Amino acid sequence: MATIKEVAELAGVTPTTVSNVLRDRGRVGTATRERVLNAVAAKGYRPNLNARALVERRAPTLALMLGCITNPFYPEFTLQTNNAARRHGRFLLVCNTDYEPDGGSGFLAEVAGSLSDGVLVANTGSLQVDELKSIQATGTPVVISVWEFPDVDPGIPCVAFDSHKAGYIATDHLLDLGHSRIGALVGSEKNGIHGGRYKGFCDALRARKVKHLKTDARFGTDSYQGGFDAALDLLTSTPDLTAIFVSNDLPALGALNAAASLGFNVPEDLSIVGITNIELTSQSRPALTTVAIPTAEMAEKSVDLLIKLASNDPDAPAMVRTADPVLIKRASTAAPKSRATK
Amino acid sequence: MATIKEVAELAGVTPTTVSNVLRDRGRVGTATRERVLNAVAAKGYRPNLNARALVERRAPTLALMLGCITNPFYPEFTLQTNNAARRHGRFLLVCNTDYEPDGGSGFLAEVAGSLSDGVLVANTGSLQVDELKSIQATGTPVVISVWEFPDVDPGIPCVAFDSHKAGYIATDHLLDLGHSRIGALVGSEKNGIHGGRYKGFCDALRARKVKHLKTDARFGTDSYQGGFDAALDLLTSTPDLTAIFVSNDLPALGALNAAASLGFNVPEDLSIVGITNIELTSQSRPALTTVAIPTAEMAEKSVDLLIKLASNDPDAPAMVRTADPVLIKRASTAAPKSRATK
DNA sequence: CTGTTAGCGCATTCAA
DNA sequence: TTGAATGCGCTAACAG
Repeated sequence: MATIKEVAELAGVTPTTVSNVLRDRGRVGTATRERVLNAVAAKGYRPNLNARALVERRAPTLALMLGCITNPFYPEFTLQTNNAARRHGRFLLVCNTDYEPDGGSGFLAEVAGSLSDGVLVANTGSLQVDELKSIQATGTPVVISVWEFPDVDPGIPCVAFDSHKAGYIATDHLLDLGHSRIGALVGSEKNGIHGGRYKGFCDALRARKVKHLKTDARFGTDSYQGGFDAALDLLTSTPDLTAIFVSNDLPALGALNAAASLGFNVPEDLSIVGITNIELTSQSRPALTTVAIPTAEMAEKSVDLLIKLASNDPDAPAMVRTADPVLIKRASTAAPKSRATK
Repeated sequence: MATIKEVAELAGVTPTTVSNVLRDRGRVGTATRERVLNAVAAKGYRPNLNARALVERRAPTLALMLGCITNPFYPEFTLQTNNAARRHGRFLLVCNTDYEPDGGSGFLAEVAGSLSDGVLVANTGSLQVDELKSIQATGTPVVISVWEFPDVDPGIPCVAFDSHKAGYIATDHLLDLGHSRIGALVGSEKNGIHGGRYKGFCDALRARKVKHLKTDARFGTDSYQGGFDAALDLLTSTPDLTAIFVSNDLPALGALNAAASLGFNVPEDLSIVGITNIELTSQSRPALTTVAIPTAEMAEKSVDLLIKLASNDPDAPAMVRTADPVLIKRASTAAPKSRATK
């Protein structure tokens, strides 16, 4: 690689001038500028981003922490984050924490120190907030990109969507269709990451005075297989359900296939609704009704917030709220048969 | 952030000693070592990776170029690549080229110069080989991670799998089941990226003296929707096909749903086989029979090769070949009905 | 075993 | 409008 010095020599100027030309700082005569540009082209010169980062005390990359890029939500989120980062001239360092022996703490510490100008956290699962705070304390800004609880301040700058409302909307949709015996598949502990979504479900039922039996809920893992297994279990033990609320799309897709494998016709025999609106929901058979979360908005706002923090903008908010979730009506929900034939 | 100098002062040693302790270079007394470690902990010190990269003339990151992380193959490949990179102590910079105004060339140039120690290219679609060569010429090693043609040297170090054999195996499977009227959905031009797979298809048919009509093939785009649309078209105009060979899983999944929407029962009325074995193939209904490509192996070997090149290992090969593709028999293929009822 | 010196490639003073 | 000096934080080479 050519260095700035070589280019400067070829152009008959000093490195300072080359640097000024390359960064459009003005203060350079047209003729000189021309000469420099030619020299740059001739040498195929590219500035060394590490050296620049070192002297500017800011890195050109942002780090995105996520559990595993393999979970379909993440690629979509990563793409949006990447694009937002690119708009700010940054690169994105993608950090899978799931396969790190220490759950990602070391990862975080290494990356946060110098490689990246800030850290976006998409998974609050494995990474503890305390850990994030200690990173923050070293001077590297941290933003929680996907925070489910707009009413709870995690103590770290975050972008929050209303998970309670998402659960509520999904459930309201089922109630509107006339369902009254609705099961719930939750991709976490009751008070875990999907706790807000589940609470929205419960509150929607309560608002219509529909009873929710403990036995109609399953708490498990947020995965396709998790949803599949839980649905198998739920539908086997409670076959008279006419609808299932699932706290996330991926397990909802699992539930969809589990239902089919048990001989249920979706949506005739059983309605299923998810949350998130990942791409796959429009590729399933039937396409999955879901409640869309503002993924792109979260990604953008996260990056914006992180950039603000990185530049010590004093009015960087502690929490940014997104637009409300919205129902995406597709083909996996319909009125219950019992009612239609009544 | 604390600097090495501060730590050194606190420990009463020089930066060199701190550096040596942190990198386990030996040459340090136990007592000193202890003092340094304490000072490091006390200050919460983390080495500045940029500074280190600058002086060591090697970056801690590897760049992975791909079209769009949203294509389900990429997350899986990215994960494997990431894990391999981590084993070498590197971080992974993920570069989506699809949304770059220049198709990724600038991206590549910036990243390759200094931010990363080498570039892995998973998409040979948009990026031209010439461009890769010019990057390589600047001294940054480049590896094509997913090369389809083991018999063709792209002129860049690469990891190749036998795409022809993949197509051949998929087709042989259909022939073995007794199909003789087989359609083809190809996710590229005839001589494009999936050309090897298609040639494998043709050669398998020819080997059994089964005729392949031009009208039974469609060349299009490598996407879910592409497969869906092409299958719709193909099945509408040629409903007497009993099987379809699809050059990639994603369009195969589209074809699966297109077939269902036309009232075909898969596999009773129609068999469908794909190539790659992405995770989704086991989550479709029916699960998709496919020919597995050694994704993890390619990722690992790519990283290994890149690392070799980065360290100027003289016996880094120009091409690494992977194990052969292997048939994954699932539920989307069966003997043709006509034959069963004959 | 530990310290000293030098410099990686660049941007930022300040001087001319 | 341009140049010279300085140092970002770290490691390498050598000296002691």
